[in-house]
Amino acid sequence: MRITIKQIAERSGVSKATVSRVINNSKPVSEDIRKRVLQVIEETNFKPSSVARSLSSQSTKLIGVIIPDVSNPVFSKVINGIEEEAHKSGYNILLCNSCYKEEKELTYLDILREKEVDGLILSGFHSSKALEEKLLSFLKPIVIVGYEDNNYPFPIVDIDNYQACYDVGSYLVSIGHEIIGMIHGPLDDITAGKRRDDGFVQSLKDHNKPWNQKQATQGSFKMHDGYQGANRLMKANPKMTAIFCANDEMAIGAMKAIHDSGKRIPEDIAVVGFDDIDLARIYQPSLTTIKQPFSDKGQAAMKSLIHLINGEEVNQKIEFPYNLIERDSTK
Amino acid sequence: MRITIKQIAERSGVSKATVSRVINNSKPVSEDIRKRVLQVIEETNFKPSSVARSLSSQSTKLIGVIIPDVSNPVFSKVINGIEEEAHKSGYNILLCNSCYKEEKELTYLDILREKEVDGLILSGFHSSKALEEKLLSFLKPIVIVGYEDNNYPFPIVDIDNYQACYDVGSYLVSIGHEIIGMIHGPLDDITAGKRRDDGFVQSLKDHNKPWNQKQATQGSFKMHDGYQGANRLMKANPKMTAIFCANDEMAIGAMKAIHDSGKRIPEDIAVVGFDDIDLARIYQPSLTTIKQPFSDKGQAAMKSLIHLINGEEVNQKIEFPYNLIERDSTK
DNA sequence: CCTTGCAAGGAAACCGGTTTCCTGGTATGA
DNA sequence: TCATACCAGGAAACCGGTTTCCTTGCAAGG
Repeated sequence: MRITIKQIAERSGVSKATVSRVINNSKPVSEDIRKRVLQVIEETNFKPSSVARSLSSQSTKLIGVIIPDVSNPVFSKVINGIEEEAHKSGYNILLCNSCYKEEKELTYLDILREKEVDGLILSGFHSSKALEEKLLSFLKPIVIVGYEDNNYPFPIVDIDNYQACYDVGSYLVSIGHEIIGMIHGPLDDITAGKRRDDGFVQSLKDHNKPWNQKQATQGSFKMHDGYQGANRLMKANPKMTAIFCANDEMAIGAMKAIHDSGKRIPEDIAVVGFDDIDLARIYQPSLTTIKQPFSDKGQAAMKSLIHLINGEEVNQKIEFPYNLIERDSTK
Repeated sequence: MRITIKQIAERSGVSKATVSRVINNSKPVSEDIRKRVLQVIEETNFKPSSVARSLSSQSTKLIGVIIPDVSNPVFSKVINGIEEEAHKSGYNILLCNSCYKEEKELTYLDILREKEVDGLILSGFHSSKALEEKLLSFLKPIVIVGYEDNNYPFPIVDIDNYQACYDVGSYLVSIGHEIIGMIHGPLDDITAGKRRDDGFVQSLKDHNKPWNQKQATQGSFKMHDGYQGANRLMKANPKMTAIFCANDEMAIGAMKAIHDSGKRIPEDIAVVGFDDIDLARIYQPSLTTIKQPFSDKGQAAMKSLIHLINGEEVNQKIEFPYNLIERDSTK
């Protein structure tokens, strides 16, 4: 049986109220009583139930975090940042893995509302009417990580995906490429698919490089999509000398396809990825890519969320810097 | 303001008790009243507070999961399995990232006790006196994933690390290696360091292959440790033709070192890893390694935990099969 | 026709804390 | 010396559910 504040009160010969005051320092208590109570707490190894505490204080110190997949480094690193910041401030993380399924996202939103989390961080989700409705009626602060294309009234933490991809275009042109293909992500959902596409295409146009629909193909951010996408692009564009992929996984897949087709990287075809996951550095050839500060993004999101919970104002948009990391896949 | 069961009761013209019965189907309620109540719940979008519910039911449907680092695939895959199984049964995960710090493990144990989680899963932790004490007085069911070397009275889910490493030794001998080095993990803590070492060494001895202290070196499971370890081993054992690393990350580091020293893999030195993380398959050369079913381990741990929570008996040890995956780093 | 049994639903206690409100005792000022 | 202010500490209400226990109304049986 759990030890309760009532038992502590009895053993110390005081009231529940006094014990509560000692624990929380919420009202002065005479020194000898305080000592006596602390002694009993120590002896009994008493820990106040935060369930009971939450009920009366109306705050659970719980943060819901909804992501598609913890084992994807893009998201687990965000979680690292969230956890670090949350722990500092006494918040805990309720982890919700949606497995990229909209249904599970929706279920988790209901669960988190029942659990009365103090706030919510979302990263990577399907932007649907049903989801929007649930978010708008969630009644607790919400922060979004890495998803610019929306009109939600929630603060967003991200890099400038458009500009980053624009820079990739400029970079590839600057090192002499003329015909460049792109494997983009799904344009309708999850982490800035469309803005990456737009920035890159605009860049090529601004540099007066050819852009044709057959230079683009779509994948779902998986290695396999990159493999198949690269094969399609090579077939459709014999003179293509570079491929930009909307994330590193697809870029690795593309490199495999290029290698398998007997071409050299970067001499025949250069490749650029996006995210800078560990693999980008380790793979051979190492991958030129855009480095994002995932953990910092998580940390910033959590900081903003805490401010919101405390009723303070925060910036509606927090933009982090990115870097183009030049590696062997382009030089 | 949150909608409460009291408001639902008033709006439906019944008592709180009746509303509770409708929600939980805990006692028969006449059809017309049930309909009326459900209608009001629907209209108001009412969700019962699980904080209040937990207080009276003495069950939070929360599971604490303590791991060192979510962004390490070895642990995030275990979490995937845990989450999948937990979600099915209506449990949620409180994620605790210990950052490999004992202090944080201990703090989290206190927090989880206050939060009144229904159970606890641990994977990768420091086995200290203080931790043991807290675990033994935790009062809620506990399951451990991937740590054989302990005397805790908690069920353990793992593969047979000893036998797996024994098999690696036999395999390397069978393909003709005579002098084989090993980069092992810390022998005192976290995920089966010692048993991997023991199994491998015993295997070499049983096959009458030389084993000398200079054939072994230690790392902390990081790529960098593998790099340095391989360099030490190559210097100390000029005739060594294979290296076994206690995990894949160190194996990748070792391969880098071998490559940098101008030697070929596997012609000059073969390498075997342990875990089969994604990188093992993707890296070039691809890495021969022991494949562990991380997600299955997490799932099994969660299943056992639920049984324990329900007061049922479970096996004290659940052992999963492993596979030796032969890839380019040895053939 | 009266008693018994049963089922539906309400009142109130309970879970374990926090907080308000009140009391009684002491110090302060007139 | 008496009225006032202040302080520590207790009793009780409260947070929002669940559950026990009791009441009431109706049907069945003797």
